[in-house]
Amino acid sequence: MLTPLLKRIESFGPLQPDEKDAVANVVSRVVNFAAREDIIHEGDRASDCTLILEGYAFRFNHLPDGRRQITALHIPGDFADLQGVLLNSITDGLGTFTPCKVAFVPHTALREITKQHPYLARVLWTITLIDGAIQRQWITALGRLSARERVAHQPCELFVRLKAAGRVEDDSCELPITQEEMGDAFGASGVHINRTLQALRSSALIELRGKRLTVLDWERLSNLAQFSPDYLHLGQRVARD
Amino acid sequence: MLTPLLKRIESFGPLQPDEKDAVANVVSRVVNFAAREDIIHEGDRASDCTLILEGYAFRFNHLPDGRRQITALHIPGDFADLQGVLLNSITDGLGTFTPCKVAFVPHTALREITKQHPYLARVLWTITLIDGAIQRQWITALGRLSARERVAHQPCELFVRLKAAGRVEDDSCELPITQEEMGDAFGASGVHINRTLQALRSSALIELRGKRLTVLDWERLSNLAQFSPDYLHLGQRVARD
DNA sequence: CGCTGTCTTGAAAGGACTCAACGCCGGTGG
DNA sequence: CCACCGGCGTTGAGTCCTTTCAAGACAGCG
Repeated sequence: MLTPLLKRIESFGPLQPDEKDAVANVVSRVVNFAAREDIIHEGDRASDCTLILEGYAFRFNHLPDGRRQITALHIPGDFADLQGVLLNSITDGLGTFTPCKVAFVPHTALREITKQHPYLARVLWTITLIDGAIQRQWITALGRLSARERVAHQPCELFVRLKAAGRVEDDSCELPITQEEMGDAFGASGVHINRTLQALRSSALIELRGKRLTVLDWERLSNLAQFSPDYLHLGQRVARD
Repeated sequence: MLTPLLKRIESFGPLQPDEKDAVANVVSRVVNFAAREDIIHEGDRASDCTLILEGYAFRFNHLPDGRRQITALHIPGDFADLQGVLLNSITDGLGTFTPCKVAFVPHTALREITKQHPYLARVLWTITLIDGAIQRQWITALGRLSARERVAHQPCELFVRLKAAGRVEDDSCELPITQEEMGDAFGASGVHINRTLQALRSSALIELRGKRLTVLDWERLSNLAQFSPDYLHLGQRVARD
């Protein structure tokens, strides 16, 4: 089960035979997690990286007093915690929204690969750089957008990412997140998320039925959210020279 | 003038002779910027990385409607925009608070170095990972802390970073930022920053005189801010194996 | 069928923003 | 040397946004 790792890495550009071999030979374990389960606890010293194969996951931070902030949403194909490869301590946790199938790739294996194959090191670094760009956009959204704009923004981002992953059909995608969880992600209370979603629905911007989100008016939605997909760096290639 | 680059990289661990040579041979230009000047504009396609040698700088994002969010503060010794080395487009800008002396290191040189020296690639990747950890903490602060807690949090972070850089004396450090700018950084209006700072001062937590910040009661300040320095990964070393 | 978690709604309180005005200070030019 | 100017910090009042608390409706599941 290493095809996913290979696929993810090759999305940044074709590999040479020896690089391909190296990636293919990385031993990884595939593990299943239930919904609402922690994959990594804050403060853990993990020995493996997590590649999401199936399901929705999220990174989070707890404040000492218990408040929680979700700092990233992860969809299939995402490397969720490359930090551990080089950093001694992990300062945030990783949890699941839905049942998830994840591949654990040992840090030692990734370190070895990057030592032997500079190009592969670049790919992983690039993933981290893109993660950073997305995080800065979240900072901007949290700091400068109103709750209504924020609640519009994150679906925009998720929608584009899912589309790139081929997981959008008829302008609709899965959104298996409770309103309380959205609150933790978008920096608002659950109750306020509820009211805000209602406003977006009654403006005919989105539809939310069961766990499915349908974008009814992309133009007005992305406008309201001041969303532009540049920061996602979709289609980014990694240079060899 | 490449000592700073060498110094920064060696802070993660000693270099081998050939690595040292490689870093030493990187040609970099040193350029001076005035206060409140843009070093990199959003959307630029820069050809060099920026290493801050002297002065305070910040990364920022503008929303289409003009609102601005500051996404990171940079102090001497910081690499401010490693993104450009591998990403095609730069989605945020870099500006100065004070007059700044910066070293521009060509992307091509950094790419070459990382191709030849896997360990150096790791160091740069590590810097990016730490940046990411700091950004996630900002996300948490913006999403879950009240304005008062946030206004306490950022000085905590800055203070610890400056201390690590040897720029704190008698519990006080430079803070050459207007209240309006703090607003853009902490996700609040300038007026509210003013009132909040007054509250912190009248609680005898901090003192703010001219452009100098003095921490009067670290215990209570960091407590209020729910601050813990783990996420800064100070003293992080980079493994060779 | 009953339970539990989630969504929904209302009312009241608190936090943060905007607008506008004023004082202070350093810098500039006369 | 003084008057003026502009940027920054400070204040007040009113409004809007968001939260909290609490209760009820709803739906999925055992």
